[in-house]
Amino acid sequence: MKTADLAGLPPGVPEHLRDEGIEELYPPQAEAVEAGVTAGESLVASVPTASGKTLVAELAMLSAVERGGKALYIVPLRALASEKKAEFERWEEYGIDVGVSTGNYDSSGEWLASQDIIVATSEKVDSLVRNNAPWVDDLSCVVADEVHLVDDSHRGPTLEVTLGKLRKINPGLQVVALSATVGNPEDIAEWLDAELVESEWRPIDLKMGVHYGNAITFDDGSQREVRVGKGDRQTPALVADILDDDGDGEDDDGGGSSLVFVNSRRNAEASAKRLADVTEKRLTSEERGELAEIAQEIRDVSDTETSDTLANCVAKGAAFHHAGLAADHRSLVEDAFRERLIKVISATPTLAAGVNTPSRRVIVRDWQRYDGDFGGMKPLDVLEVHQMMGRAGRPGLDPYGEAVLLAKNADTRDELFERYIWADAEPVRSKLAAEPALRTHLLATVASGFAHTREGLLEFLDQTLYATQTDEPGRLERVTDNVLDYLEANGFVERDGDGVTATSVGHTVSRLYLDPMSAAEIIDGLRWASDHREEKLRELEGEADGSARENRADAEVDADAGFQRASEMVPEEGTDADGDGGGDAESDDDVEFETDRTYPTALGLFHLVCRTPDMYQLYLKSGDREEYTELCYEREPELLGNTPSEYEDVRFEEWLSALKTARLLEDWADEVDEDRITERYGVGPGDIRGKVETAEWLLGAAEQLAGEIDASATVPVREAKMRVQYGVRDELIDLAGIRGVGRKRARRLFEAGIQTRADLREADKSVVLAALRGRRKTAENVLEAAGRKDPSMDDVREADAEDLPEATFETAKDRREDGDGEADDPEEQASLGDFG
DNA sequence: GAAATAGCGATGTAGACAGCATGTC
DNA sequence: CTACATCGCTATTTC
Repeated sequence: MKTADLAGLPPGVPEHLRDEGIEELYPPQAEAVEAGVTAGESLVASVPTASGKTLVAELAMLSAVERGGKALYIVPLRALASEKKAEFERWEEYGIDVGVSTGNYDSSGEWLASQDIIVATSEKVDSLVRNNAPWVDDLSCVVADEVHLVDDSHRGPTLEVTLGKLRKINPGLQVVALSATVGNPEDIAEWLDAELVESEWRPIDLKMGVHYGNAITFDDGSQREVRVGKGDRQTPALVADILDDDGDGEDDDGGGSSLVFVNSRRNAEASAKRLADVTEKRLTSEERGELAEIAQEIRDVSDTETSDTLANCVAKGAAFHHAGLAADHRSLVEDAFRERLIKVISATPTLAAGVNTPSRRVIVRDWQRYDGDFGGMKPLDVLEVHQMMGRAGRPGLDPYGEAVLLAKNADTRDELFERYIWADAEPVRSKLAAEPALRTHLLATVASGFAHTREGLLEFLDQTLYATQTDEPGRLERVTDNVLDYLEANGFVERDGDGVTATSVGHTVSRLYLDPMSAAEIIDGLRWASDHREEKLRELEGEADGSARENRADAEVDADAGFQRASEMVPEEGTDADGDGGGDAESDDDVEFETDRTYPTALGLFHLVCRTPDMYQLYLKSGDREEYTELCYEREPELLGNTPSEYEDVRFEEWLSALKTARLLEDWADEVDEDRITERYGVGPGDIRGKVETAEWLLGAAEQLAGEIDASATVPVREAKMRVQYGVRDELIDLAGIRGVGRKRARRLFEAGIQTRADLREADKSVVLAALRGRRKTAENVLEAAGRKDPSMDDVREADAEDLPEATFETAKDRREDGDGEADDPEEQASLGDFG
């Protein structure tokens, strides 16, 4: 089918496609059009990755808009939301407006209402539906990307329920579900009342094979010799082989890139280091230069060991990729790989699920992964391996893609062929009938008025994929009753016979997008705090008066390690004597200010949110158990709730891992350097940001819950939230709230005697300039953001900075210690709020 | 005698959505 | 109930 023949699209679109070189639809796309995607028909497309699914979605959305409708594109990851948005923006010249809505990147509701295509994550859509976003009623077309993820036990039910709700709100809704090739696409089609297009077709051929001994055996029977020297590893040999292969006749690209999938972060890093030796030898001097620049950018993202290791690899043309990387690291690596500067990436599954990074050769090195519940190494799902292999073959660059599994012996080779190459992907199974999923979704369904009775809930659930699949009819009803009991017992719903209504707290919980169990934990903790306030305060005061004890037991350890605690950098007495009331750091011995210690403390609140099911906790390594048991007793008065007995193994263990996670947050909010934190907790920079982001969200929710049940805790909660948000001690909260001022600059300003925004408006400009390391543009921006009338630095002499020895000292030290993504340019410091 | 290497036990294990208010594309 | 690669260490061999 010719694109020129497509009917129902906005004028100019077929011509645009032709100009992009798309004159003929791919067979699956043509099938989709025949099935009526451009005429508003619902469709399930179960096709391989990179076979043009996105165009099917675009045709559906553009034709829907042309008919006067509005389209929603649901993605599983935030990173994909921005990728898709960028892709769809090429239609703007034909009058199509594109908007995005995700947790961290949002546009106002009114603005979205005016957009034609909206890209959002499934959770965000769920939340918008819960909160009755007005434009939801106007939708006429919904695309669900990667719909096979309904199989995911954690996030699948959200997609499933959300699609159900959207269809219920708008009975005529066109649903276009894009799926990888799965075992049972007909189930999905039946559930969505949609036509099914099923295809194995791909635009670039994919050869799948297994490497064993000195050759790869492919699924088409062909073989390719790849010799592995004695004592050498298979992976470097395969990477070198394809890098040296320029026999594709297409152009002089000097051979192809590889993606290597491994099963742990550590393996990804170790493998990348080894592969760097392979790639380094094959770089041109031009490439070396460009890679060196990228390596520097990587170092500028974060001053941590992970960052440094990555930069070293990248300089040599290799990289690793996993969730411990900061978002900026990831995109730098992905971009450089697409630009063919980085020749190989060793990655965990992040890359298979994330943004598009095609490669000439994909090597699935590890096909088993440790699984604690399983109790050992578990083979990956066929679907997952297929997703990885599907990354092989760069359109327009490679004659075909190659996906290679590794085997150490002939038996394994045969097993891999059976298990992954000849095998079809598993069927998708709904995970809806599990208590954690239903807890959230039943409450939301009641709260947003989708159902008012138990019967109504069951009726709604009857429309889900789960219902079309189950062969155990009573199960959903049983779990529903358990969940309703739970919700009632915790005061989120009230029941009157068959009727179910959400309480005021229940509405809040649903709106805040909290797992009800998290909300219950937070509410219990806050209530406990207000019941035990006096007693605990006395305990805390007692300790504070008793001795000049160190605030934290490990301070000595830190000192041994040559680490200077943030608190030690704070001048003992404020630089100006008047005391701004902004709250000083808790100094240990005799205090000259009123001892109005806040309660609950930040650590107590961090611990509270860390023990909710919405927080992914750090887990205890060997030796941690002792360390954190001790810490637990020491900080016990701060924890909100009774510490479980040490003999309650599981509960106690969870309590400790929550404490460990809380401590990470406390370190962050005590201005401990990023590299210090990564080292101490064995995490990557991306993990810190992830934890901080989640904590920020949960504390925000806690703040609102506190307002609802017991306002006495709202202030401490808000303060704790702002401390994680900015990564600062309490005295810096005001300064760090200024745009362009993060934890580092706030601390420097504070040390220069500028403690508040008001100070900043009055302060001597040369002092500000010196505190900001002589960066005039930055200083101007900061002053302007602080609301100063005359931010210009033109009249300030550079030499003034030299008059301030303290600040000069700071500059040198900061150069060494900066770990916060500060680049040496005027726009250097991102506000700590905008991760990701 | 220093350095390479083999052997051994301890160790640790993928991923990532969401509120709200604001600022930004 | 289940694994396995890596790391840091020591014992042993090698030049």
